[in-house]
Amino acid sequence: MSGPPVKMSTITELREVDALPRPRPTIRNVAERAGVSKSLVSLVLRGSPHVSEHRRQAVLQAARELGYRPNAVARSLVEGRTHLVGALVADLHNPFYAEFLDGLQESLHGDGLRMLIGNSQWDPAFEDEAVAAFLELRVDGLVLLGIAPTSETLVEATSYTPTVVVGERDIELDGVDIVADDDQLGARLAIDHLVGLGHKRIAHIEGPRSSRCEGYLVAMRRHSLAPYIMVEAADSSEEGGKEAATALLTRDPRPTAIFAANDTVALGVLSAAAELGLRVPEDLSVVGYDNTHLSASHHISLTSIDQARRTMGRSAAALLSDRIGDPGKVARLRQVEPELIVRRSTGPA
Amino acid sequence: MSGPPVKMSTITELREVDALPRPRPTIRNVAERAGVSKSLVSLVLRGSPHVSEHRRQAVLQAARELGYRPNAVARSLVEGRTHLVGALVADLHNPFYAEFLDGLQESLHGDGLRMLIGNSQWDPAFEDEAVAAFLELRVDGLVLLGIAPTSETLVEATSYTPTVVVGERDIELDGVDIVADDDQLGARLAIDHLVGLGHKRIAHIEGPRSSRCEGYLVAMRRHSLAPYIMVEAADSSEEGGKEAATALLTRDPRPTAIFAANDTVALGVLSAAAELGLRVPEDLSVVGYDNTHLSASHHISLTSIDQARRTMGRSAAALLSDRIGDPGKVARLRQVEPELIVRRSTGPA
DNA sequence: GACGTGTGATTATCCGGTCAACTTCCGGAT
DNA sequence: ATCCGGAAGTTGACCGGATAATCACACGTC
Repeated sequence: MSGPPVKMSTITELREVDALPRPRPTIRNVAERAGVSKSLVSLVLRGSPHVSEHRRQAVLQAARELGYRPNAVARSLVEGRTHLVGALVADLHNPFYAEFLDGLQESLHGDGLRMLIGNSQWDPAFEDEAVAAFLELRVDGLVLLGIAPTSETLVEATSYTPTVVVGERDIELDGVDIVADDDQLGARLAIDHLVGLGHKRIAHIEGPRSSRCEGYLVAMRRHSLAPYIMVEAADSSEEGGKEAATALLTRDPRPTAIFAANDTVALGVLSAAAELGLRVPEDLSVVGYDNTHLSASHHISLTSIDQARRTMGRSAAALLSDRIGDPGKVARLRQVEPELIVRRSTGPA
Repeated sequence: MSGPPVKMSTITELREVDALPRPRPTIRNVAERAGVSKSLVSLVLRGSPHVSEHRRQAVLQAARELGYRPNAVARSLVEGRTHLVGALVADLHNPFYAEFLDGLQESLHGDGLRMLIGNSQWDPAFEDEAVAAFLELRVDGLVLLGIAPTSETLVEATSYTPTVVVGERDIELDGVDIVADDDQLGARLAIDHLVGLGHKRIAHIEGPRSSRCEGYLVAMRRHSLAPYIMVEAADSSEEGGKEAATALLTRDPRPTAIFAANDTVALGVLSAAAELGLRVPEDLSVVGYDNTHLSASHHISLTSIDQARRTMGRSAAALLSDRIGDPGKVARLRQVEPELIVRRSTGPA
């Protein structure tokens, strides 16, 4: 019944149950118990001022005694708003998203909005399905993380529901706000740091985000280091990073520093360096990007660029609340400043 | 308006918007356009067999043309079911939860249920609030991850809504199922592995989960290694692990293997070993628990116990669907078998 | 004593669906 | 000719709340 068969395991019955779950009390039950009309209950619960203290207390007490909880489904139906925001994430394992969501939730909460998380597992079919679910739930807003609204379903979604896209910057849709890390600035921070340490032969391993590479090129030129520019492309894996780094480090003269497109690739650089007998940071400085959990570990201690993920979450919340309040606003792009985190993988040239 | 002020960043206006979001079409609009009653639209959409092909096509076409999407809010209200399951997570950063959720979602999906994720950030106030939100949304089921239902709100929740608790095993509530890793078995796998490599002086660093320590004790005795039992307690941090390991490794004779309560603690053990000039695995074998992302990295490569997180997620889904179908079932405890992942931190004694 | 006036409470609708009950129509058995 | 049964559609009640419109009533006011 539920997915593929699970490896068998122990099942123990804990104890008998007698009472079936009771049905939830409704506003009507509260009204009866308090001896008033259901409208009055509604008024009390919504804090209307035109209710006598006497009745107010009676209603509140009845509600308390019954364990009444308002039915958000019914309320949403009549209000035409759910106060729900759907956040669609490509991959929950990525710590970037986890922290972003923390920031998002924190701020949404302040605006009386609730966050639902959907998880697409990088599968476009799941994306569409999750968004369809959000739309049917009539969420008030949508946040897309690592997902570009290209499919028909997604485009439709953005046209009916206020939407903020995070990470993907090449979106051209009416009324869709964008929050992104300022990749170029991040690359510049990395290069400035290395140049400050006296490095000149600074190579770059290019990943999927081309703006990081651009940032590298711009920064190198600004420091008049154009002759030392070295770029090698790699796919975003440790293996890819290792290959690219090996290629770079066997050149003559070899670079004294490598700025990798992201931390995973940087790990590959570290492996390559170890294999070639190069010490980090004495013989080679390495800078990553994303400041993942891994880079923070004592055993790796990788200098990296941190993407102010919480801040991005808060920005997304602000943009979204704003747009929910007034749809039909001009679409905005907010670039958030990243930060350099210096660790033990970088040192003087 | 949204949370604390955000560090400033670039805002760019992308382009003008003309069309305001239109209101969503309702079933009535579809009915009008197709020239039928709204009931018939409902019947078509729900796949009733008693509809002529002619009308069915007319309805489907009208729905398509209008971009109609059924309103789940309205449907839930009348059905008295939302087909929603709320998963409350203490911490999204923990990869355990992320992978568990993958398994959970996968299986729930097969049962026509949708997963909502709430995030309590380890704060009991947030827990209550998130659960309250789930209850008001009238979710059909609840999954609590790393959260024991002790507060009043949570107990109330379990009495109205089918609930599965994950990780915490000491729950005594009617009708609440439990899914947990079989810690004792996991400990046994670790010890068996080490004994198989010829180790005798196997120490344990105890963490918050006492059953892992029990498993260690039982396994050691089973191998008639009771005289070699050494246990040191530590809090669940790299620092704590380092201290405990240092204490163990400066004993004489020192242990040749350490089984740590979890991977974070095991990292501390590695640090301590490095500081004491002990090579891993030549001089010391180390086993962790949880098989976190870190332990898998080439740079660390820690032998660890993997908690079959996806499987646990699937189990939770199965238990929950089951209980949704028939509340008032006997409460069940499902212990899932963990697995040993051998890496480079263990070797012959 | 007739007439506003304002306060506290109720009544009646509505939200967008589902579904039971009812109507209509048609072919076939009696 | 009458009745029955089933298929195809429609009507209308209902889910649990919010809210506009209405109402009952006590309190001044002239």
